[in-house]
Amino acid sequence: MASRVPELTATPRAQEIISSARGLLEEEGYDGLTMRRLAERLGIRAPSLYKHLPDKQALETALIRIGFEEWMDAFEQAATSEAPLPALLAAYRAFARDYLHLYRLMTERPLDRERLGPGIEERAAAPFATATGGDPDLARALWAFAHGMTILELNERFPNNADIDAAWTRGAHALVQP
Amino acid sequence: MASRVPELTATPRAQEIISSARGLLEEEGYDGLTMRRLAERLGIRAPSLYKHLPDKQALETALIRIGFEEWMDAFEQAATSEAPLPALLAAYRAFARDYLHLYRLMTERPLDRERLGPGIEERAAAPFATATGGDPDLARALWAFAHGMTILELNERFPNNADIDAAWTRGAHALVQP
DNA sequence: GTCTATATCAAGATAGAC
DNA sequence: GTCTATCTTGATATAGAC
Repeated sequence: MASRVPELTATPRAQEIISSARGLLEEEGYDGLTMRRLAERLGIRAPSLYKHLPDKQALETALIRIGFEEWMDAFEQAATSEAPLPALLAAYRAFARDYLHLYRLMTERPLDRERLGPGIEERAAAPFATATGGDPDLARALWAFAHGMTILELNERFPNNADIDAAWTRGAHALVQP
Repeated sequence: MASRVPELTATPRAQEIISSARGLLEEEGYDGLTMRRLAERLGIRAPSLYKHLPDKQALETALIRIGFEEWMDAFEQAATSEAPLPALLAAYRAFARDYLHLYRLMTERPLDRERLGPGIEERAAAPFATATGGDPDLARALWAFAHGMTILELNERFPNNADIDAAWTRGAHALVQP
């Protein structure tokens, strides 16, 4: 039976390639993630990659899937901590800061559910539902706030003198006060 | 003296081209906005475009600048209405819905301040400051919420049965209650 | 597992004629 | 203002040898 989670059953070499691709993505951004540059980084030629991966889309899907696994690990842990909301928002900021281009890849276009499997957006959003005690509207509002803060900061939309920490705190308190 | 706002002094033909580009962008998305397709849409050949525009970047800059002018018109008007907050958020949703790909072009990457002129991010954010009575942290939190809701909805990150209107209302009330 | 050679496509842009 | 012809670059991907 064929696996639905390719990267988990990928050959060691394929895993090396995916891992290298992740580094390339973070260092060069999405436009820098090309098969040629990836091969160069690995010290081989681009066509050799196709012996390990069917195409570039499979590579991107693997990266996105790994991203969501780490996302869910980090956020589920935060959402079930003693102070779920500050922990969740801190984890959210940290994730986007540490995996900047992966975060973009994961959020800036619709998910390919055919390849990623069903229900991934629900699973990604679940930590927010947990942290807000199961209120789905509030969970969505909180997630939107976190995503918006993240992206607007990343895209340098706030003035240089803006107190971004204060905006995070202000929004978080307003959204989750008792 | 050279103008700092090229599209305002552009020749009529250049304005036609920019206008056509805007239609192409909305119909085909950012990847569809190529010089070849733009020329095709205008019934001419691609090289002819370069008699009217220096390069593609100038075209994108013109589109973004026009977008911000309409953005500011719509949001400033809303921010000074009788019920500024619902009006502003409604205008925000309407703008993104009506100019979907232009909204993405305007928000999904850092602004080119060299070309757009200084202070554009402050001017774009100003309506939120007005609507929140001048509290900058709250204004940023509210903008982040609006942007996050917009993008997550656009990218189909909410489940099919999600009540997106309710999430907007919930977040707006939480952020701007007295 | 990697290589060379190559196919295919499409992008932005320029030169110079009309 | 538009054209044809062309340059340059760089992307994904395949075939088949080693």
